[in-house]
Amino acid sequence: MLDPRQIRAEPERLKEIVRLRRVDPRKADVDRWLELDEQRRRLQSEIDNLNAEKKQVAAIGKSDPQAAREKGQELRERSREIDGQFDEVTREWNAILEWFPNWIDPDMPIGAGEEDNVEERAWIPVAGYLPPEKLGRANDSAKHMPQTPVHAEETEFKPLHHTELGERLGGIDTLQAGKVSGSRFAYIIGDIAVMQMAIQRLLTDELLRRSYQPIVPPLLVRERALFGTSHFPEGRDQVYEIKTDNVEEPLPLFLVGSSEPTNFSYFMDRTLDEAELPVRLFAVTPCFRSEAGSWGKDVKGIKRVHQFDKIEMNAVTAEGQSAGIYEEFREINEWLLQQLELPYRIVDKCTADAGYLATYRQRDVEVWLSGSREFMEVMTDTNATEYQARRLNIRYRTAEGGGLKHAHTVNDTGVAMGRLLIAILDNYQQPDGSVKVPEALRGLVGKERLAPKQG
RNA sequence: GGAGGGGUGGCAGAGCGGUUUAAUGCGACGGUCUUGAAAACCGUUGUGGGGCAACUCACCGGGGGUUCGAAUCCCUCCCCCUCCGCCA
Repeated sequence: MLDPRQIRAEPERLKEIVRLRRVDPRKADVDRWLELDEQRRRLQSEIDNLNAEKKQVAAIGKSDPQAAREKGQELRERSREIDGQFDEVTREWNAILEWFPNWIDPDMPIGAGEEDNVEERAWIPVAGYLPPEKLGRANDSAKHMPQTPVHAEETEFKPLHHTELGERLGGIDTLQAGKVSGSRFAYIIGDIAVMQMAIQRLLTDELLRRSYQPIVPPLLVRERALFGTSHFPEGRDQVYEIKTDNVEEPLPLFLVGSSEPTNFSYFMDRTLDEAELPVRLFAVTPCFRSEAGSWGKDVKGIKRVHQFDKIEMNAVTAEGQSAGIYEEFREINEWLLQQLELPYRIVDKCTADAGYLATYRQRDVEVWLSGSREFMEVMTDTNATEYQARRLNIRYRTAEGGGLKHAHTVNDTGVAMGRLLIAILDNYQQPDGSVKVPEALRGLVGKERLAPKQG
């Protein structure tokens, strides 16, 4: 949500952003909004005047009720009419306001689609960071990434797709899951499940070491939580809505697609002290996504599933702190992938591809699948500045002067489990179909290598 | 699933149809006093909208209604608490 005063001050800049961010201009109609805004303010002052009159009449009524009655009834009629107009105007005013995207970072790359995303950096095990001249836009760095599984003992073999590796190792079963739950579900069993637990442990230990607060949030939430983070109204079809017949209250509940909405909603309608900011949190939760619109895409394996486990990192910050946290999250992302010795790149998302409305700046971290020779998104780091905090009404009292300000929110994927498992299977696969266990996980997994099941 | 009680300013807590929208206490902030502090005393102390401003309007869990007039009466929803039942 934007500050209406700032929209009035800079309508042309907002129009430009609506265009750049590819928001539907019929929904985010700045001119129409300005028109309604003017009407609304006019009606508001009419209401104010009527109320002032009503007060006077009521005061007369104290001593002479009969005299007040007639005038009062007339005023009531008129204010009903104007209230009605005001409500109607406000409804449309709000509906448009909800579709305005956040202001953007002046340094956000301008572009028409993902081909215009800018590569910030790329890293390869042992070799380290690619020199800047090998980075570019779109997939420019791909040709400089390893072309065979990086951790394989030999290079002369045909790498397998993660689905096949997972099946051979007896650790990923999408067939049986299909019977039980339908397409895009999976059972993860045995050693691969242990590997997931080990990844979780690796990262949670690091986050605890950094004094991040763990939180176990509700996963079924009301509409306001999803609206607050701007997953609604845009992404309404991306979440599952629970049928209301068998829930206690008649309000609809939604399964979260990420713990971000529910974590930030922990602070909804609260006023924090500047001294306690930034608050850094992480949650380990399942995530549920309908994947409407991508049915038929990535149907193999566990790359795109309806349910997956994720560690989410969130921060509620003061005004000047969000940019720093945005970098801190990136550092943690890099730390994890370097621990696991997985090649990756970081992409600065351009205006047309920068996620939901709340985005002020956004980057993706993409693992390089050296077996499949493609990048795969595993983390998304987003600075939403005060956009979400306005919707959720999260404020803080400033240290000096005691004024109130909206907090900033920053969110990042700590790790998307399924996809990280894919990355490990792909990059650590061996010619015989076995998969080495990344060094950093060996202690917890208790094995150096996962072997295919016989037969 | 059943029965009952309750939601008022940062907190506690009065008000239950008309002493401008909220008593009183605590806390917080400023001041007096003091070498300093405490105590005492004096003053200030909610949020949001509109306006350059003086100012003005709204808000007593949310929404709707009755009334000249609602924190106060009615309806409805939400939330919290207590007891019974069921349950990992």
